[in-house]
Amino acid sequence: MKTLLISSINKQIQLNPQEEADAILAFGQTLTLPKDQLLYPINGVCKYIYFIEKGIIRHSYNSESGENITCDFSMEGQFLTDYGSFTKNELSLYQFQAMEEVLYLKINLSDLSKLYASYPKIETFGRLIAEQTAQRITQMARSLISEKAAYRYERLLKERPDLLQRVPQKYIAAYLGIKPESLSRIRKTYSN
Amino acid sequence: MKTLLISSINKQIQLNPQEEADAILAFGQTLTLPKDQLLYPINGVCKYIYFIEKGIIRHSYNSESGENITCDFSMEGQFLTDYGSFTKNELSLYQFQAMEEVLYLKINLSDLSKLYASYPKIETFGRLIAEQTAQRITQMARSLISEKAAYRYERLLKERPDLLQRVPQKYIAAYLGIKPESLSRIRKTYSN
DNA sequence: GTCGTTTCTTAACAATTGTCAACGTCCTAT
DNA sequence: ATAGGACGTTGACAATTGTTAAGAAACGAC
Repeated sequence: MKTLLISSINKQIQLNPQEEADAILAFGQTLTLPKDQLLYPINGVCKYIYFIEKGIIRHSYNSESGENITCDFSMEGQFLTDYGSFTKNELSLYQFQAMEEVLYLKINLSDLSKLYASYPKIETFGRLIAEQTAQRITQMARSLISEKAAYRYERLLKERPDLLQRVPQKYIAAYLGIKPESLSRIRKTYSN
Repeated sequence: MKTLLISSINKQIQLNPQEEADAILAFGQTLTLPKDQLLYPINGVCKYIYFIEKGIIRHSYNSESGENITCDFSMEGQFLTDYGSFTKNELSLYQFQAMEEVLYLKINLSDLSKLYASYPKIETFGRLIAEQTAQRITQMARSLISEKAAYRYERLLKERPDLLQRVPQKYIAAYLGIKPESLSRIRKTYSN
């Protein structure tokens, strides 16, 4: 019942009923991704922009040394795509894995382009989402570049306490830029 | 002579002469920022999107411990803003400093909004810029989260060798997430 | 040019994080 | 219920980076 999508969009722009209806139709119907499954296969193209209605998605990539590194989490109310792969139809370097069963909507490039062309307001919305994404990741990079792991963990505890309940700690560790053993050490220190 | 701006825009969308003229007028005339000066004062609002025609701009912010941390560099042909401050008219947490004399153009939110409203193509362009920014910073965060400083330096040498010639090493070090002394060590190892 | 300042390098030592190995716990399939 | 596997914790040691201090080199103002 795409109320979350509609309200997310309406927070940023004023939809009128006609545009609203189109947006909903273009996103299609709600899909389900079982726990641990990927949104699309490894070495596939990210053909959609996704909107998460429920659940948590883990973003990861394979480092040159072969490790799978968790670099972000997205949850209900957020949009999600690999812009590089989506816009240029190239192979995606990222994987998106459900940490819990995920309910989501998706829209492909051709449908989205039509929406953008028909409804300038929706393109404005697309721009705002990209701008906010850029802003969010800038803050993340800022944290990684100058803060210690212990401080990043402390801040995660305050700002997204739910994440620690819903995601295995090994993924949290990678997200913080450290190994699971280091996170254990930090947690130990922090509890004394 | 805004040829760089025009060609940058035309790489992504097809401008027609009318739109082109408007884009140029809205960006106003070329301005100069002397070496070491800031684009806007500390604790000011980032009221413009900037386009760099020539020179290098250093992005930095003040960490909680009071250090000024270099987090990015922008150079000729690139757009530049603090999206958070620009779109919401809030105080900017970032500073933009000229590493060399910089020639640039700028456009404020009200003029840009009018452009977006009048020319959907230009809003498309704005969206593309934001998407590419998001992509670029995502890669930067990826590097910071899982690569060692020595490897990041090695890669910078290959991918942006000019940067090392044009920017003091202490800023390069911060950009790599390490202290100047550590960069010296890495350079020493690397030269043997 | 010289002087004074800033930047870069080097070295010793400290703090942080990584690596490896062992162990306990939890979860799940059977 | 039990066995196997994944996950989290701990400890010893290694590698990396930070901190401090000192000196060398580069740069600007005069």
